[in-house]
Amino acid sequence: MIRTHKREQYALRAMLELAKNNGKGPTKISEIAAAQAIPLRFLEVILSQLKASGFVNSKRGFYGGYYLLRSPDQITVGDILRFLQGDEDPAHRVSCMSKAECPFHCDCAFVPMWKKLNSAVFKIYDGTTFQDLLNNERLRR
Amino acid sequence: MIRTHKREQYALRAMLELAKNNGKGPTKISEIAAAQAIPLRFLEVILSQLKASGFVNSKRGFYGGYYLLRSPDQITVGDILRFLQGDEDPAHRVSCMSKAECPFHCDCAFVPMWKKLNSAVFKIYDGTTFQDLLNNERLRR
DNA sequence: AAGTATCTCGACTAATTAAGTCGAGATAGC
DNA sequence: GCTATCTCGACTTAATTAGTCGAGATACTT
Repeated sequence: MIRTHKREQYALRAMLELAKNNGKGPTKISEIAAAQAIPLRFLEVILSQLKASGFVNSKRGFYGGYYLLRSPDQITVGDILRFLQGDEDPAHRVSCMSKAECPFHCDCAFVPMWKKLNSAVFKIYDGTTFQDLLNNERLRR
Repeated sequence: MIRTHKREQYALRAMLELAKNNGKGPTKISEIAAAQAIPLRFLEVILSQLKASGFVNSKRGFYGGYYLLRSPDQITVGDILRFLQGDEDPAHRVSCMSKAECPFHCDCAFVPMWKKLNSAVFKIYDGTTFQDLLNNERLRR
């Protein structure tokens, strides 16, 4: 119902891992993959895509890897998911609100509900920073 | 991101159509399909599945069709989506919260966020009755 | 300068899920 | 008995997502 794709899960987990290592220099893809149980080759694809988001950067070579460009409390889950979605039209994020999909051109009885849903969901995504997630991990111990 | 499947869309639309005709006797699958632009044969499948939900019933023969078993204000979108999901474990409705999918056995930093999300979304689904949707349609004119 | 560990890039394949179709049977009314 | 409808299960196709691969570029080490 509110299913995120593996791709998104992996991206969020990778970001969390980078947040964990923030300030300690680049983290290798292979380390992230191991720590978060993500298929290495797939993660390569995902991370290199994430570079375009402006939240992470990378470095090649022996001491290479990925690192954050902002502190974890300045990056939200919403930032990442929005970026991955890629669609400039926010309406497309919710069912039936893209003209392509709705046979009634988005003019149907369900629209108000989809709108409410969209804003409720993003209120949560945008209100969750990676620092918050790090804090959750800490509490867990 | 919050994509409902066509199947779910169709189910909701079909229910709305039945709500519209509530009290006027059974509505034929073919009428519903035409009114809501749903592939007929697919809708057959969906409606016959919905019978098991207890919210609709059907009648065969010449004056046959589908009809609601409760008034539209007694059926919510949440009722239908929950039923279609079919999973007894509510956790499964949200990413990463099913043990099968989460490599960390649902014990990771994201869990609190997924929980918040789940309850926010269902608050909206459960708070939307088909009567509400009918009222939306009326407003639209 | 050579070597090696890393990221990079684009194309490719595999796996999974969702969407949709079909034919033959059952039932209700005329 | 005829016809319009729902019923049931299996089947097919289409779409999307997940994952892999090989060859190249770069940065550090010695």
